Amino acid sequence: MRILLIEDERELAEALSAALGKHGIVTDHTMQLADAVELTRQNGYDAILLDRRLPDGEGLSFIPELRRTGKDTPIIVLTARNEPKERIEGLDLGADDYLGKPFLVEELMARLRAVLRRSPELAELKITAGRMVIDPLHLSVTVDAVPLDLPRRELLVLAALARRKEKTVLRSTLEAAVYNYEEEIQSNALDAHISRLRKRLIDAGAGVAIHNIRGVGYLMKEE
Amino acid sequence: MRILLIEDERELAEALSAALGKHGIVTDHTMQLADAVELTRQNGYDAILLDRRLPDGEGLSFIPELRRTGKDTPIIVLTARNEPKERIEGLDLGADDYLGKPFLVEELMARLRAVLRRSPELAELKITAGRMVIDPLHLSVTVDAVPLDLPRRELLVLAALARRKEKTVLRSTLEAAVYNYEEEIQSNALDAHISRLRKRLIDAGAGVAIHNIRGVGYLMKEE
DNA sequence: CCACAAGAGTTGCGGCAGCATTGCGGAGCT
DNA sequence: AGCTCCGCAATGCTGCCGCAACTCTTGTGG
Repeated sequence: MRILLIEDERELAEALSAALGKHGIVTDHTMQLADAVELTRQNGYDAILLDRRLPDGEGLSFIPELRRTGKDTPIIVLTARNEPKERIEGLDLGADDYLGKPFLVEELMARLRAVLRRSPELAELKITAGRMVIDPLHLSVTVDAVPLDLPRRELLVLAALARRKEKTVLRSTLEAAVYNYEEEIQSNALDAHISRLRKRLIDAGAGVAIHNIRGVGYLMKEE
Repeated sequence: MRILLIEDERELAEALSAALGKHGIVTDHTMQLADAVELTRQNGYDAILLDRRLPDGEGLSFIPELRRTGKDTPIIVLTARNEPKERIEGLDLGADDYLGKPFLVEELMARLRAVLRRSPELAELKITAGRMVIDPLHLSVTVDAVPLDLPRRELLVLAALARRKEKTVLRSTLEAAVYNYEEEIQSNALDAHISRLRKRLIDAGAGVAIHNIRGVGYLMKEE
């Protein structure tokens, strides 16, 4: 799960990013509208959190701009401008939800879940692979209904592979599923995750195997 | 157990909230209809207590509004308008019960229990886990039929975990089960509850264990 | 078919974030 | 007053995970 946060208050952005991270959500952050379109073009987010007052303009203007590129990514507007009239304005422009500041992170999470539930692409609320069932929204994995607890990062790798099982997943795609562009890694951390994950999957009898496609990425196969 | 109280008399609201709290019910409170729909969307209450005379309108109008969103949460109307004709009006609009002010808290509790008993979602009137039987409506726990008395908050944590035994429960879900949105906690109070609860469960030989899922939440397993 | 290089796999280490435990003191109940 | 509950914070502990060293695998060219 990956979202884009468009917000110019650095402190709020960092707090949000940390909080979302604990729910297994990877957050990319930009402070400017100018970058936002570019980012959505490259990355394909599951949702977008949008501030209204931004240094380079009114955030709402981003909504039609995004829709024009054919994307219907859910958008939640976060703003201090919370009069009924302003809410209506935002929703009519195509926002999926509208949340006044200040807000509780838990409220945001709940709304995010609600919005994603409606989104058809993520009807994969449960992913099954081999004997596993993965619930990425609640961060849980079971093997034959027995819960299997995995470290967060390994779980993210697993989910990314299982979501596209039987297909190769680019190495870069996997990295994107686990790290945002601020957390750079300069080692084989991903390989290490894969290695440890494989071991755990065997121990648990998960009924899947992770194959390597040299120079390209990885591939999950059911057995 | 979590309910929403829609009531504009602050004093009554606080008294009720306190009284319900002693019965292990977490109460969210709003004085306005305007917020109520919003709150139900995020929180999924087990029941709603509704006043008729509210600053922004007739409380009853909330009932069809809620039903239209597909929720059939039980609603109890609390009001000074207690003529037979008014009662009928309320019930016909879809309220599950109608209680004239003033009333005894005990009567309210009894009606609440009655209403909840009918609710299919809470057919889990008794939760069993290991050697325990938990009755969240009457706030009791027994181990092999021997009563075990637990502090209120620990009991709430226990019930929340037992209700979803063998599954991970998000940390935030547990917090929501124990605290309403006005009581914020800025410490590891939850961890402390877990710790003390664990000790008591061992002493009592409850036949369950609470495991931690690092960065995610907790998980109750039977032994 | 061998040599070699580059990518992939494995594993121990260490820093650190999140968790567990517990004493303290205020608040509320009897 | 004496009790329990429970939030708070100090302390110690655990395990995640980035890192890097080293080995193993695979593909290529001679």
